[in-house]
Amino acid sequence: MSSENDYKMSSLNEVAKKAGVSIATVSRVINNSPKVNPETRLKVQQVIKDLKYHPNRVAKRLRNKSASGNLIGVLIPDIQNPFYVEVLRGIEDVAYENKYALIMCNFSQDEKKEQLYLDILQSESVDGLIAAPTNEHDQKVTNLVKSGLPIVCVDRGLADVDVDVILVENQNGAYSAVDHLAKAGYKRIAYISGLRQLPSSQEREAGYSNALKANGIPIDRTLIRYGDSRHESGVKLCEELLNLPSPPDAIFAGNNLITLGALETIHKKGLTIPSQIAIIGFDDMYWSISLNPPLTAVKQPAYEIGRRAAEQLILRINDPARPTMSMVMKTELVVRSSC
Amino acid sequence: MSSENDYKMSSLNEVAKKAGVSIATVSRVINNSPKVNPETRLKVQQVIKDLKYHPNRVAKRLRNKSASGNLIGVLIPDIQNPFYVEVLRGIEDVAYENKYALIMCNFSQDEKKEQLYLDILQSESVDGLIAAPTNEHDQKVTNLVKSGLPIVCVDRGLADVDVDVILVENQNGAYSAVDHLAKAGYKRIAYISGLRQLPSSQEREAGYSNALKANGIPIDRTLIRYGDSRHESGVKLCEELLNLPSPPDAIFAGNNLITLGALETIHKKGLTIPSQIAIIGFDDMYWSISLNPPLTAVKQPAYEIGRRAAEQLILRINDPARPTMSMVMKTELVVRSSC
DNA sequence: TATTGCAATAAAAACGTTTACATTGTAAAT
DNA sequence: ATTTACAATGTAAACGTTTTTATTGCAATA
Repeated sequence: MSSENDYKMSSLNEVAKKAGVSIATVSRVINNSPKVNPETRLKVQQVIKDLKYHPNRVAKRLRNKSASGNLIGVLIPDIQNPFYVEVLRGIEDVAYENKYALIMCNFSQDEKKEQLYLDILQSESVDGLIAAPTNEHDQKVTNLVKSGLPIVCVDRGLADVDVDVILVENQNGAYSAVDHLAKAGYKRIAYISGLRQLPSSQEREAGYSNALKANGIPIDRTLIRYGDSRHESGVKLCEELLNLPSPPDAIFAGNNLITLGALETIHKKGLTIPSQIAIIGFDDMYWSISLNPPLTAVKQPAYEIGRRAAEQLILRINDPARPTMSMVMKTELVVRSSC
Repeated sequence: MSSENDYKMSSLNEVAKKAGVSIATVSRVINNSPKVNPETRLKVQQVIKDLKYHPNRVAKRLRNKSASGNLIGVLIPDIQNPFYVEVLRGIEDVAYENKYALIMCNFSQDEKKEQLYLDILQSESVDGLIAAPTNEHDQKVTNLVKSGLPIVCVDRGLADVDVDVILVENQNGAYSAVDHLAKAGYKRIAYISGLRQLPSSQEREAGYSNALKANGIPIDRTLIRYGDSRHESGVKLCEELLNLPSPPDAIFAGNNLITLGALETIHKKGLTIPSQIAIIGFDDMYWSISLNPPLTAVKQPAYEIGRRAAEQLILRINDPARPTMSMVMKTELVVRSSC
């Protein structure tokens, strides 16, 4: 009976009534307004405790139109990708430290879903948004930036508008991987790309091409395959490559999931790594060491990217006029046994 | 100039003014109330399109106190665990199909964080909640259930209250794994458990013990280790086991992350699987086949669990009085090469 | 013709906040 | 003794909805 009521939300009004003051005063106490008698403050605080009062965030947001609603939106392309999970963890830690809640939307590379979620986020009056746009000209996110909503882009930037963005050195990262393969003596190095329209895919391809050139290896376009950044795509494209009349002797995989897909195909074919085929993945996972064989990979500081993005977003929410910033994080080649 | 305005949210009021009707009428049009003149309806709908009006979900929730706010909360213990990521995907798909948005909270097995997030979810007036409580007597979630908020528990139930719950056959799953090891001739089979207070950990231990008994293997309690369900814990406890005077010849790992941790340790020690030590994991991953060696594992239908949970939650939101239900999903032993 | 009934719409209250503005009471200054 | 100033508090409007209740006009009935 009493325990039932424990969780019935009490409002400012009830607190005010019980404390014998007006709701304005209670509000002032809650928001630490200086203009309130210390004695009154104490009394009100006691009642707040007694009633287990928690402010209603919905009412707060409605009133304050995205000021101090303490809610940020996150729009990620694929929650199955461990990279984004790590990014999410970084975001979440910072959000928690700053008492922000997260509303997470996973649009699975589906533009219709992306649009729906952006509408929802907007109509939820989020204070800000961390997003990985589908491409550089993503109109949906671009419009949102133009509307003045604080936004930080991760992993993928926006071309038509000034916006904070946290990126990684995709080109350098890819270069170091492919260069490593070339220096190890591999001649027919394939590249399995994610979605071709993504800036990151293009940059990685550039790094790949440059490394080949620098090592005097001619570029064979049959060895470049474009997929959709997902596991299945890695499985299929790797299969295509291995069935080629003259198959590659090494593979550079464009992301996490592609790498896992490619590995699956290689194992199904019974090939041994790296003697029959070498592989390097873009994006490391903490369990890469437990793969067969331990995977050589380009490591992105995913968790750190998430943290930085969230920190920057909070800065921007608090000061919308501050100059925009673009941050490029370094990658690192982690050499294990797959090449 | 004009593009700036494209995304300025327009309200019911503006639509009403432009259409020359009252806001009540506009609201009726939006909610498909039958009591509105077809002619008026058409006119209003046109204005809605022109103004790109989107209803404000915050106002809606404030007014309707968790009716049709179309927002559900998800409280998960560890987003790094691929199992929960899969569950989340299932939830998300169903939510999307039903036009619900998700507010996702990851409490990282931290009870303080759990409490904070529950408070937030409540004060966000979510329509319902999908949660994996920290233990059977989780007061925080229990209270919330008592308060009448629609809740579905996944992976872990609640003892003191009647609540919908989606579980897996932990005991049978564990039994099948350990029985498989025993039948293969292994004698010293260790169990690395997750958090001991979790019902799932206990059930899996029971399955482990029963399988040993059934195969005439005495239970050696030094071979049972309790950790915290995380990767590091798998690394450390596996190390302890391998350093034992008479180490195990097989390991049954209590979850995903523990398995990966254990694999890491085994590889670091340079032991070969399964000749020197066998391992079976609880919980399969789609890339388990790419591990070294391809992992034998007990597969939980994680995605399906998420789907069922979300479906059940929506049913309950729409009919809070319906009888509660408890659903137990089957597991499946996927035999590969690690034992 | 005066009443009734009904369809279509408008008006207004409510949800729980924040805040600009108005009202008190009291002490200092004239 | 009256004004002034200021601190403390209260009042009320606003945020954008939904919904209950009230109003209108018009056709059908007595």
